Amino acid sequence: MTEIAKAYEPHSVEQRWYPFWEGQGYFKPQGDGPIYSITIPPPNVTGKLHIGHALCYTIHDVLLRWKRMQGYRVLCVPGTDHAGIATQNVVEKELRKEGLSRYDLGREKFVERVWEWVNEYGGQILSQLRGLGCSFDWQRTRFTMDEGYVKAVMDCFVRWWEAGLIYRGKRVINWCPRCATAISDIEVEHEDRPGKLYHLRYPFKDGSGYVVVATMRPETMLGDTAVAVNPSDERYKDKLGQTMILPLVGREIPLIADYHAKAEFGSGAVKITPAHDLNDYEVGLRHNLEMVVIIDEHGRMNETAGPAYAGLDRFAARERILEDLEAQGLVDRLEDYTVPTALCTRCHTVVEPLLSDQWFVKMKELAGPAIEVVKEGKVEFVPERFGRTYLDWMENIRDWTISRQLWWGHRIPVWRTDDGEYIVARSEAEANEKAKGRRITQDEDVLDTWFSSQLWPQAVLGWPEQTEDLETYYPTSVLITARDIIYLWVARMIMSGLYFVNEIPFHDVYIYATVLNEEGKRYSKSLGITVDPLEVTALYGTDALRFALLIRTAKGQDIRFGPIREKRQPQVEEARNFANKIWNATRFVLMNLGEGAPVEARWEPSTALADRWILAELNSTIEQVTAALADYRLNDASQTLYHFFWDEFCDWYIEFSKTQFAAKEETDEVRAARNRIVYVLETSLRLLHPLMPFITEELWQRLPHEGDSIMVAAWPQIDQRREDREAREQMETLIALITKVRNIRSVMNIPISAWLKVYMATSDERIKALVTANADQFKRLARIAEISVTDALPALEAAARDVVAGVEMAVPLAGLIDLEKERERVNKEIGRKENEVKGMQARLGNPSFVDRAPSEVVEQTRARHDELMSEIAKLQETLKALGA
RNA sequence: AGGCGCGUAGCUCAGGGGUAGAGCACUACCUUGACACGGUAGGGGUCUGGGGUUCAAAUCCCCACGUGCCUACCA
Repeated sequence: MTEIAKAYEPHSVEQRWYPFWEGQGYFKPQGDGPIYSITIPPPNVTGKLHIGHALCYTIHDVLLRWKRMQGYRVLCVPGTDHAGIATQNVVEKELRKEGLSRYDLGREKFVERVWEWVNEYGGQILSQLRGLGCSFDWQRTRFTMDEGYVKAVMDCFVRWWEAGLIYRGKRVINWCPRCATAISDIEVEHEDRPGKLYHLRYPFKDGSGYVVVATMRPETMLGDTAVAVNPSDERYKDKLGQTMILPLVGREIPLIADYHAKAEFGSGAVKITPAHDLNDYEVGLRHNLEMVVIIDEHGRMNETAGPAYAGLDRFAARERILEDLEAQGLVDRLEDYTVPTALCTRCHTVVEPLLSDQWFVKMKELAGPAIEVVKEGKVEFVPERFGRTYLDWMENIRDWTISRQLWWGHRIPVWRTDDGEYIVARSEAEANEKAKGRRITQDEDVLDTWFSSQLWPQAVLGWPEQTEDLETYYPTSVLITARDIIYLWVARMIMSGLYFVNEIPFHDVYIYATVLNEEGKRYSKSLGITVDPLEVTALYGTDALRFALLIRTAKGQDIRFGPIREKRQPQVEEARNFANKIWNATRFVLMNLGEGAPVEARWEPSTALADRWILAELNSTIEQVTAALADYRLNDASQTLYHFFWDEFCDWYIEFSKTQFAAKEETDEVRAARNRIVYVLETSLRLLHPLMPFITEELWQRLPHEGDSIMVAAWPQIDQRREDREAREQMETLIALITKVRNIRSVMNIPISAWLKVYMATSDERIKALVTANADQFKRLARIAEISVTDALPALEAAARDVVAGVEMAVPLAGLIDLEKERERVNKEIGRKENEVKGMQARLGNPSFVDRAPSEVVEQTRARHDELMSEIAKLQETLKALGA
């Protein structure tokens, strides 16, 4: 017999099995079963594993391992995203340490520098995923800027251009002055900040007074080209069309009527700055107003703002302008105000709405079919409610700004000829050809990073080539992702998949739980204090982290997950303890396999109660776990296995059959018992493997088994013939009886060394037979020397008495009994039962309950009531005998 | 402002029309030949509040309060 460590030590085990699996080629599609395929959400190349990733990719691995065991031909393609702004920012930060900016290097050198960085650190997160046990096909690893992928992106752009879906337009877009690029609506976050509402006076040209307008951003007044009031606003009826003189600037601006102005707000008049506000821009379009740009791409006032302000930062300009207006008596009043502020998600700089030239994709046409497939259920969201979230957004979709003023990313494949024509081509050579000798220059901008990732499922399988992989594995089975990128990513993949491959990219979209900190808030990089999954696994092992996360992923509900404190993380500790339990149960079995004929993992038919019971329980565990996994209820699967393994298998089955399978002499009986326990254990390990791959492989290899690895062993099957209601009921009774004896011992402080006698009385022959047949186990587990089962209890002095499952029990306690304590115990028992009876009597006494409730329920209630009443009567006799 | 969640034992959370479950923490006993990362027994909850539907509500519906997320927008 080999020596087995007393406690599970995860680290050496984990290091041993991962290379073995990979070396065996198990991560690649095997066999010719039905297809199960996933393309992972590509983490950013800037990414380091955080706890949310750990959950996301663990879920991937659970499903992959499970399907593989079920005989599917499983493929999972991993990869990374070049992550435009995020990566550029990281490299710029590196440069800053050297006292350089990207402009010092120039575009070409800078991009080279980013590539160096990507080559060095880009794969980091993927190798961290190996540590989590992820069984992905690493040889198919892709990057959103690798050679083939670039082709896909170019192809997409060109085809959309040719279809008229891409256009260039002037728009007020969200501009981050720090990143110096346009950002999309969904890359903007909103925050309420304390600020002021400034009421300013705009004088009429004819000297007939002034109009008061309110603004949160007075510096934009330099770009005003009108003041608007609501058409129905009586106050201004006769002033409409009049001209005002814009203070400080002197420009003449009209008073116009537009629904954008709300009569209830302030004075009802609103200043219009078409070039620096989205709504004002639309008002400007409607009224054909001049669009005056006064702020540049770095957030500074430009030349147009006038010599007094040009070059000033927008916030400094605000102060100066206020002073100047104040000096002219044009500040009506200030008001404290909560200012909704738009911030750049990446760097938290205040976003500046800016009028600029950008590339757009028309979304309406693309959205139509993508709405349909979700409505028809061809693409299914789990949990369902996220489907509604998706539809809400899709039905109100706006055009997508795809150009970014960055250097890192897919350069927009548009060239401009000197005479101003746009040439769109898949490569520079093709563009030159199309230019027919004219000089061309490529657009400076790159594409939004989501423009490339929208193609992910098809592109990683080879699209736009019609590859075998694309043919075989597309559409994929499921997309597992976070809810904050349903719009950014999920929706766009559905649209592009339908457009280019004419087929949905995935059947299911499983939105997994968001991992929150202890206060129930999102972990965010800017706030710091995250849990490092690697620190957790270093402390408790990978399987423990996986299990701790999985048992908490209920129906997309958020998970609260605290940091490690004083080298402890209680949630993972619970899972580690479970791993240790699995380890020790197996260790115990292995220590008792004997020396004779080899033991096998084989169920030997048995009529013994515990055997019938554990087989039935195992069977229903298989059923429940399989159903839970199929339904993405990973917490149910985890909980069911936890309960089965610990409470049923360890606490009762092993305890029950201990003496038998651990016997010294090797009879056929003993060997059969060993086969049975190994069978249950080995099956349990297979059920646990998708959740806890390492420990299960290690133990499985040590147990009698067939095959090379648990990873490719078959998923357990249910067998209806193993259902055994009678065994379950009887076991329940037996457990109740044993527990009652233990309870009496415990409450009466009976030392463990005292082997008692117990009398039981019942008229139920089946219970008599049950106790007799299991007398050995009963005695051992309740520490009883002798059991007597009769029709009626004999007269006993100084005994503790109780009644459970209709069985009267008496435990003689001569010399041990404390009458006071026993009275207390019995009284409490009576109280408990009376409490239950009270509710039942109320119901049974209510005619409408008896009439209207289902007869089963009424009968059940009546039966339970009668049983309780007779039990109470018996306990009251006991009490009397105790001299109460 | 709208949408979507959540509010159950001291803590973290399952459950979900027939008067409540787990883990941790707590109390008592136990180093009994797998495991103290363990065993046995126990204490602890009017399931946020108020209405309604029902024979029956923690569970379904409405309202309120608290809390979180998403979206939109606000001179």
